[in-house]
Amino acid sequence: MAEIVSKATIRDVARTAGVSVGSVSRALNGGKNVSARVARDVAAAAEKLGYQPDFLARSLRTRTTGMVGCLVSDVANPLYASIVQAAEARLRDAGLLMVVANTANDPARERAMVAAFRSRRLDGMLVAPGSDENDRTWRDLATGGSPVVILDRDVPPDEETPSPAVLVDHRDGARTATRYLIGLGHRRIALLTPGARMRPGRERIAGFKAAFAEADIDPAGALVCLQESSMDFAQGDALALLQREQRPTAIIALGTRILAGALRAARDLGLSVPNDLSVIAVGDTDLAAVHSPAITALRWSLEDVGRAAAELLLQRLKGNSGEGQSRALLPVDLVLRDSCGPPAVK
Amino acid sequence: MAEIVSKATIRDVARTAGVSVGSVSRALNGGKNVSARVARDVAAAAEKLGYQPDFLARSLRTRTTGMVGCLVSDVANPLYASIVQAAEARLRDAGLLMVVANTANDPARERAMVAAFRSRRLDGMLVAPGSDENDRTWRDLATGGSPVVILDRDVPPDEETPSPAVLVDHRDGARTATRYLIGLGHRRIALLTPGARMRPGRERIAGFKAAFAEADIDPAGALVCLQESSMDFAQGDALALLQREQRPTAIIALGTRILAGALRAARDLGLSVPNDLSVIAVGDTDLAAVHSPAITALRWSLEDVGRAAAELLLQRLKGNSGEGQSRALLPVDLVLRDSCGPPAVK
DNA sequence: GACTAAATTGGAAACGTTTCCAAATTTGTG
DNA sequence: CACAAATTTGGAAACGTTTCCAATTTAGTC
Repeated sequence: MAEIVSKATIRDVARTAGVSVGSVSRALNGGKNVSARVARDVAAAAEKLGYQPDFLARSLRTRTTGMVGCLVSDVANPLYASIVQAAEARLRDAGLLMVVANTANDPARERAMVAAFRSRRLDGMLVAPGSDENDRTWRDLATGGSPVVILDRDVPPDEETPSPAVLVDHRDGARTATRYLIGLGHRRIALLTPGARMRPGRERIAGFKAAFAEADIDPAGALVCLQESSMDFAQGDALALLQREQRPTAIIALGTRILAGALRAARDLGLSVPNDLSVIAVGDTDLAAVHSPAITALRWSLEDVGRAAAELLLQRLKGNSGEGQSRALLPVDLVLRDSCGPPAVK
Repeated sequence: MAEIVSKATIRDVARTAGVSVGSVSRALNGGKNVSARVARDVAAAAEKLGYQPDFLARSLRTRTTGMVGCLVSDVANPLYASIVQAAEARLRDAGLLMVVANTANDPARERAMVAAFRSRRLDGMLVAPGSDENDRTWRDLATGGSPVVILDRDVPPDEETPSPAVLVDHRDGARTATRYLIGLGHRRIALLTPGARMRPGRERIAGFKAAFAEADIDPAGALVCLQESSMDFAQGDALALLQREQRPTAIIALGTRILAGALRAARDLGLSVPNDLSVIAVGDTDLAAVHSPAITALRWSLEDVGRAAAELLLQRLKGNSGEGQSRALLPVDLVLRDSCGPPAVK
């Protein structure tokens, strides 16, 4: 006696319970306008048949799928993974499923996935576009109809109804970190960050420079090194940087790969941290926490980003399109550890 | 003149093209049994109206959603993140979307998500059950109808039609690592691993013990330390372990958190790696690669796991249920770095 | 108990596709 | 050119729900 693979339809339940399909639907969903007798019989019949409603059919009729999309460049990037994880947790609690897709920063794929989400009629989406200049993606997002929450990107200023967004205060974080280093006596500091095409990089650079400006220090000491996020490349770059005649006495490095590249380069050159070189990590990864010496780091809560994004989206899905916060700005803290000290050379 | 939010239906296209809806469907999909004239007119009409087919309606009719589920304990865990990423990439290339869900190793949630996937009629799923003993999950998976690919877990032996699985040869990896340490002269080695409830842990322990057995060494020197994957806990555990009177001269530690805990404990006790303590990481994380000294590590390709799983699932979805590989066993390599040496004390 | 209002119910029409079937057209063959 | 075969086409029936509407039952009031 094999298990039936849940072929029971609402019509079967109706027949078994001796009521109409409409009544079954009402009994199972709203529970409103249903007599006790019908409710009981329907419940019994559904139980007996092992009835599982078909979300597809329901979605077709109700125009809502109970699924939201999440579009980032790479879920395996720790900086995204925790965001995705936290967002999924919150959305699941609300009964929603999450569809993820990686864009690998390919604009074409980005737009294709937005279209795919739309075509599947997902109820909404969380998106971190790969580039702020990708106009077509932004246009697609704007003209979609379904709610979109932006993850740490600046939405173009000309949007008529700007999407809600969760932003991280990278500018303040970078300024704090730079201030701290300047306070220790550093005058030549390198900021290692991937391109300024996206908000986080732009904001960090702005904060970095602001700290120099407000300290009234020679701004030539603010070395902005743009680079891709590949570890080997970062290492080569960092090597070149640290071999300059006027090498920086401190480095602010993003994430895991670039930080790792910088640390390796320092090690290869025999520079000790923090004596010869101070290091601050942007993003509090396992690597920063566990490295010897432990790396002072800028930390913000990825979980909060994911949670806030999910919350904003849920709010929109509930129809509160106008009211409520539509921008969240999350703080960045400087976690002091053992990788910074006064510069050795004057 | 606002953009129409893609409200055009197949009926609109049919009207515009002056043909029947059936012809439109044929023209847009198969292209088979369609005259050149109709094909041209339909394409033109679809283009003009910006027609986007509704996957929901299509799914309802065709009984296939073009979506697959992915169920792991935590997508933010680097050991899963890359798997998910790679699987998504392969599935997307095949035109499928991926729904992810985290179970947090909660059996109830695990089963709920499997049910949710089923109810949404996802075409198939990739699953890493949280525990091999979770019979009810396994039963749910088996009686589902849609194809399931298991990620690095042993499927119960009593399955009539066992699901395909992607397995990693952790046993061989652990044996190789242990052999290597024994070859260096170590006789007391600790294996730090989370519980043996799941295949990877079980296999590693087996390989670990096998190496001792084949070397004909006192098996009492094989110290298996089960622990949860929390860093702090691991650190405390590692401290206790390294303070025993007969402390191990080498440690094999899983992942990022446990490895980090072990390294910190060693540092706190003033033990230098590799002089006082040899360390092998299980899983080649950023931490292992970048640590000073760089940590010798067991490496397997998470990307291959994800890719192979997606491949297996696609194969099943194409209907090749019988033929073809249904088990993939991926190799584990030992990456030699600077964290191992002969034991100091004899 | 009659009448009105409210609540419940059954039946059918959507939702937007794909696919079946029969009718109509084109193609092929002697 | 007639006839059969093959191809193309339109119309309608699914797919499994929810929801509208009218019909019916129940409750409420004088």
